[in-house]
Amino acid sequence: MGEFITRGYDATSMEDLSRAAGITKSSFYHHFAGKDALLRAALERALDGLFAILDEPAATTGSPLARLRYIVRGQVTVLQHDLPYVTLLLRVRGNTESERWALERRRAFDAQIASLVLAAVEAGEIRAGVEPALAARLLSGLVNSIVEWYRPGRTELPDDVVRAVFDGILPAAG
Amino acid sequence: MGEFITRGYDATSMEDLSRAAGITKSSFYHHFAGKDALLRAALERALDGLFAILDEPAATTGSPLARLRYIVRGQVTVLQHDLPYVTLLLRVRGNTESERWALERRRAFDAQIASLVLAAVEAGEIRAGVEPALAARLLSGLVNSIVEWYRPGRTELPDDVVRAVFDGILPAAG
DNA sequence: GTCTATAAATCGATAGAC
DNA sequence: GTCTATCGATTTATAGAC
Repeated sequence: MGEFITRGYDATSMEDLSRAAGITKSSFYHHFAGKDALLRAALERALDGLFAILDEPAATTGSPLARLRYIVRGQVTVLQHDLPYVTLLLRVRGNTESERWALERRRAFDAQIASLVLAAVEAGEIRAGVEPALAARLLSGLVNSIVEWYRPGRTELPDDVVRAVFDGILPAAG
Repeated sequence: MGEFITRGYDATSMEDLSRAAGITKSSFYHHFAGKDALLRAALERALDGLFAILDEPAATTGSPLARLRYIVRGQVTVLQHDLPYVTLLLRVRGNTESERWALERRRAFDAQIASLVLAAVEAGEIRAGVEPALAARLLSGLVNSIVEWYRPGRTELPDDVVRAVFDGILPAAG
């Protein structure tokens, strides 16, 4: 799994994976159906974690802004907890059926965020400094980019990210 | 080139590239030294474009905040102009010597941004709502994430991004 | 459950005719 | 410059002994 992250899915061979597991390639095939099955399981785990946030009570009740803050915070938490799986999800290009399935579900998740951003703007809770659809994309991009550098132990990260998103990454002093 | 973007570098074969060019694989090798040479040239182009921003007068004179705003704006402009090259750069994992070279130069670029963020905070020009090093990472992540969805034609994007970064992606209303 | 051996396909790259 | 043909290595995956 960690092999997929460091080298990339396509550049990682079953030989690489089995060696990392300390067994031969044949033995490795005894435990896992194949390369795509491994990928599929990892993508499912990441997507299940993300969609679970949307079903929580705090994500379905209250003002659009409060729900949005809760979801962003939860998104960072899932990213922390399932880092390798979410990382893999965010790097999928759509080369196989499993990858295309994951891309579609990811798009559905992002669309829910985008519609919530729009609702918060229309409710007058946040300012529309930039187009709501653009704001939603930049928001998702900022959150997702965390997988590129996060290492376990930074417990205050979710709150910091929420602050950066809603108060400004680099707000003017004064 | 576009093949590397849609399928990923590792999942794209020389056969794929030559077919896209309308010639056989052998003929393709007559024009290009090999797969790594293609990657290397693309990465160089992306990095040259990014580092060129740092050498411009507006990026080396004036207050840290003004320089930072100029660089962020320029970064988005380079990303728009050299989209496939920058996209490739941001997806490199470090599997070959060329990739490791590119990763190192990218880190040097990000480090310059980070030190400028720190200078702006210490000069009292921006607030330190979050740790400056974290703010710099989120800033780079937000900007880089644009390659995931940008399509030509959105000329006002650099200004919008600067606004989102310095005024807040989703600032509170009022 | 682990191994050796190997199949069948594909990979990056080259030889050499035209 | 383009082609057919092919090399040698590597790929995913399987067969079958222990």
